[in-house]
Amino acid sequence: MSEFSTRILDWYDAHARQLPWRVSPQARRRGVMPDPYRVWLSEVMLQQTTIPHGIRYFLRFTELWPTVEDLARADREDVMREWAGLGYYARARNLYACAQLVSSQGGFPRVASELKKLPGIGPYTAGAIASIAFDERVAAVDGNVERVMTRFLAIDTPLPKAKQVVAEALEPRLPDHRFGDFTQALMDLGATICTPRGPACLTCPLSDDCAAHAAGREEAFPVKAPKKPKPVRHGIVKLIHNGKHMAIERRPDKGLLAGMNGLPTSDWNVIGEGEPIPEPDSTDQGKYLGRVEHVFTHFKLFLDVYEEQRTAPLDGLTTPLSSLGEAGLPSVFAKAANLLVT
DNA sequence: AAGTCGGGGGC
DNA sequence: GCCCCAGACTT
Repeated sequence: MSEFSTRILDWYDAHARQLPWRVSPQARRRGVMPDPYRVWLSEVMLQQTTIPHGIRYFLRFTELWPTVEDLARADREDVMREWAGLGYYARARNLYACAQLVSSQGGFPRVASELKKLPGIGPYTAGAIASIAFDERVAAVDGNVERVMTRFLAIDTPLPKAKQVVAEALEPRLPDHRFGDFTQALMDLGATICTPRGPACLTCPLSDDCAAHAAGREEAFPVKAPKKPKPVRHGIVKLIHNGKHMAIERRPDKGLLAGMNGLPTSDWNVIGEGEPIPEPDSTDQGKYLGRVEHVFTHFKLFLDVYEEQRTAPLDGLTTPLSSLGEAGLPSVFAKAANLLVT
């Protein structure tokens, strides 16, 4: 057993975070194992998502669908609607597809190499599920682990290439048992001690041998490739309603916000550098309600919102104005719809 | 290797 | 404003 893993596991025994899908290190010693379904669901929900945000969705999903069989039997529309607001909607599509596969195969594969073949399960999530739920001897390298290890070893390879370097550095440092605890311990350490800014090296179990700490350069790691500026786009969206219902539409199965409900919208045109954003006016599009700003992963959007009140019945998909919050609208459209209420 | 794909919270 | 967050998938 390496000194490295012993220190981390000892620290974890005293400082493990308590989370709804977890089994404490004490309970694990008594032979209690976590539910693979809950581990999988939490891992997928937390991909690029903070715990305070994801945890609400986890509790809601497990309340609606306590088992993977329940989720597999659910209506796809219900799953997508419940995912609305969590982002990265391909995760929800893959989640549903994965539930169907797992349910038909009688359960989750128990090894990372097989888990990784399932939709929405990549290298990290496969390692996390395999180690946490089945105690396989595998590492799970997420953003926390990247930060801890690049600091500990002063790895100056820029991300994302450093991910492989970290994985290779971690392998010989794995413990000889408690693989699930080890995975969770590294993540807890990264989340609570070895934080992106202002790491708490004073209370870190690794600080004695940490290369970055020795050099006083903790925040210099991990090294990241420079990021590109986000282009700006502009479009308009219409709130078409009759006082009781509002027109919505199903977005295409590919591309941005795929498969989600949306509002009728124009194309979102790129605004060139230094180019002015078109002025809104209430003449032709309806009554101008205001402008909504929303930042996506790779562009920033300004959306002018217009209200068009109709007396004739609405055709196509609609949703009651009284319960817009339950319409399953992604955040950008929820922001726009809110201009009608407020 | 680079692009695509959401959203919220911290500072 | 910029950064980050239990990343995966496509090209």
